[in-house]
Amino acid sequence: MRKVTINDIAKAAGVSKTAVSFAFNDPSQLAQATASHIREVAEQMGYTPDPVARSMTTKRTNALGLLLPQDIAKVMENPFYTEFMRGVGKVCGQVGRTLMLVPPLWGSTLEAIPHAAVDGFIVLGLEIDRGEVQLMRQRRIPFVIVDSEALDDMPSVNVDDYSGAHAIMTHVLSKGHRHVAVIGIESGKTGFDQYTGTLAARLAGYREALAAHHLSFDHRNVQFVEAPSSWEGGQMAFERIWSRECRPTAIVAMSDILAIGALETAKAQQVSLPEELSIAGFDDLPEARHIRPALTTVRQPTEEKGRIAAELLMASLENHQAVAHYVLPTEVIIRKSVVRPYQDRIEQPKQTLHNQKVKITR
Amino acid sequence: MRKVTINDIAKAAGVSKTAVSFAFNDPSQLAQATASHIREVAEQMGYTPDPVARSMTTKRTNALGLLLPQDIAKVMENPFYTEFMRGVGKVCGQVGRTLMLVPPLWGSTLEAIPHAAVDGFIVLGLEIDRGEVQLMRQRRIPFVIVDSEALDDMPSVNVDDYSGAHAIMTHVLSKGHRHVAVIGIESGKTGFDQYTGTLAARLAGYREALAAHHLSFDHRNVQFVEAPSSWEGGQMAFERIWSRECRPTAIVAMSDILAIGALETAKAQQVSLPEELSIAGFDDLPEARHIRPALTTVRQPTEEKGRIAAELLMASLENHQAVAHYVLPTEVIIRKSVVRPYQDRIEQPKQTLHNQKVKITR
DNA sequence: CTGAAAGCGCTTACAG
DNA sequence: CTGAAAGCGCTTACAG
Repeated sequence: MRKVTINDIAKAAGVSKTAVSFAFNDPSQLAQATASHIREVAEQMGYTPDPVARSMTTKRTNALGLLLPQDIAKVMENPFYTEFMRGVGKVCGQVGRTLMLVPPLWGSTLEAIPHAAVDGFIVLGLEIDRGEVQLMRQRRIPFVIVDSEALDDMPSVNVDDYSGAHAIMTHVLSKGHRHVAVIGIESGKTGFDQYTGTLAARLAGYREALAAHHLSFDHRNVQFVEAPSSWEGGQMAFERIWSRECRPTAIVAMSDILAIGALETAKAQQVSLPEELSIAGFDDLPEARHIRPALTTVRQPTEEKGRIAAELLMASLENHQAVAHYVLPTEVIIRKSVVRPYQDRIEQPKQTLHNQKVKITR
Repeated sequence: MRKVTINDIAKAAGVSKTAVSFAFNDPSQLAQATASHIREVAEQMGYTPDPVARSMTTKRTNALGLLLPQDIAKVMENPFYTEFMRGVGKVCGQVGRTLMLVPPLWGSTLEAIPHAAVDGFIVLGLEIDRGEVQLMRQRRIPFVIVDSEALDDMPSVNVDDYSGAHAIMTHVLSKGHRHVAVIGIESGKTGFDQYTGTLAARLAGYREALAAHHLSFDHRNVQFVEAPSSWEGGQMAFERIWSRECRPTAIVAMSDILAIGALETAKAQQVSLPEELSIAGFDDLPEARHIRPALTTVRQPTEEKGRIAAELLMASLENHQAVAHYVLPTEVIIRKSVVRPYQDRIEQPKQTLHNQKVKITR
């Protein structure tokens, strides 16, 4: 019992394949009676056009691809991605498209791209200097770049990482911290001096803010450790930081998930937070509000980022012009995890706070 | 400048299409020199086999479909789904498949199925008595049913919902509660007496536990309200419950996300938890531990469920026999959100606790 | 309003 | 080891 095809229906209904095709795709081309007769026969025989055969001729799959920097399992652990996907999903629903999650295939993003049958890609958080972009161009598959440095001729959405990073580091320093550790997101590259895109922008923000207080990553009071952007990464990073002789009074993490991993590990080790150690993040995940102490961090409009990325992709699917670049704003969110360092408190109990232009929430 | 196809490469390399195809899919069929020559030419011209054309002949898309009961945006909001997807994603990574998220198309799951080019579906939380199953069978597309009543001849994975529900309700009642509200998950059906599958099993568990204390859904002390399984659903349900004249001392929600919505709304309205109102959930989402008071709930192995579902689907893709049915265990997790009712406490301060066989965690 | 035919870009027996 | 040819199941000018 083989699958029923358009030929079977054509025969059974006593019409041509063309007519059957029209009955499904453009009934107005047919007499009412013909169309409904065909649909009846199809219904009865359980026929429905084969999606891949259809894609073959129409050159469209009806699927949007989300090109991921990591395995699906890892991605789904990270609230940043799920929030991003909410935005993408919203658009998918509106335009009636399906979302294909495309992780590296056998460890290679480059492999994954040509194997995925999608109309276009949202490229998320990839270091795009390698062959991916070239490959997608050659294959003529539309894409939009998110959280990476895009060339002028490709649509992109980014966030004002520099300002966000600058502002949060400034906030930390203004509290009086002079021993700080930065947890960087591990990139594929050799070291943090090789950062590009988002990571480079955040790092530059931190660096400038430090410089304003005569500090730098070369300074012995400033520590930099790298870790994969995950809860476990935060844990590892904290442990590395805390095992050093000279412990910092504040940790600034490049992502909330890192900050949260570090914070919870610190708590589990009886470090009293935030008195003994201040921690700041980046992203403002939903959990940042719920954790105790509530996390002081930088908000970026993650869901909106997803929404805009999907809209940009749809736009480039529909007409092949008009390349837009979005840079979305960030905002420091002050909660409870960053306070004046303990030492400082005792010595200078009356020192007035610097006046920061930041929004205060609970 | 059209897309480069296998023909272009064949010509450029001076070989047949067959040879080009082999160079990519089975180089052992070719002389080494031929194969590498072809690959070089392909590389140079930026050729890579078209995935949909390939699917056309191989009858395989390399994508697993996840058939969703709601929009992607809604699904990604619900930690239950993301946890499930972690399990699925793990398997996808191992077998080198892609994951296609397939929400209802224009509101219809039935529409969505034939439009998705996937090798098979994981059908999640659908009321499967409608045409979906029939449709997938006709189209000969493999599937596995999760969280629904499956027929004997289709692979399925479920959880022991009945026991979990029975145990948590028994726990609540054993604390002395006699005024309880149940928040049900809104199904498409008319009322909760129409529940099937997971929902029916949970309801039956609650019902039996109530019966053991001479209570039932007809009893005026037992209230049942339905809401969509989301934070907002929990909020709505709480408001409805709390606006009644006779307020319950405990709420038992059919999912954690409902419980959390209700709990946070109650807190926002200055209801003092858990003294004034006990709340229990179902699922044991990660956030259940973090919320205050920490949520007493039923744990189900959600990620494992996803993993098993994906493995079952892979199995049925690889050989078309062997239908397995999994029923995974549940477990009551006692935290802080269910306590003896206030009233009761004052009147009978010394009453001993019932001895429950349950695991206690923080 | 309807149908015969070409074509989408591959893979895969089959023959040599 | 290599190639000519059929076929996968549709859609879409084109002709009538």
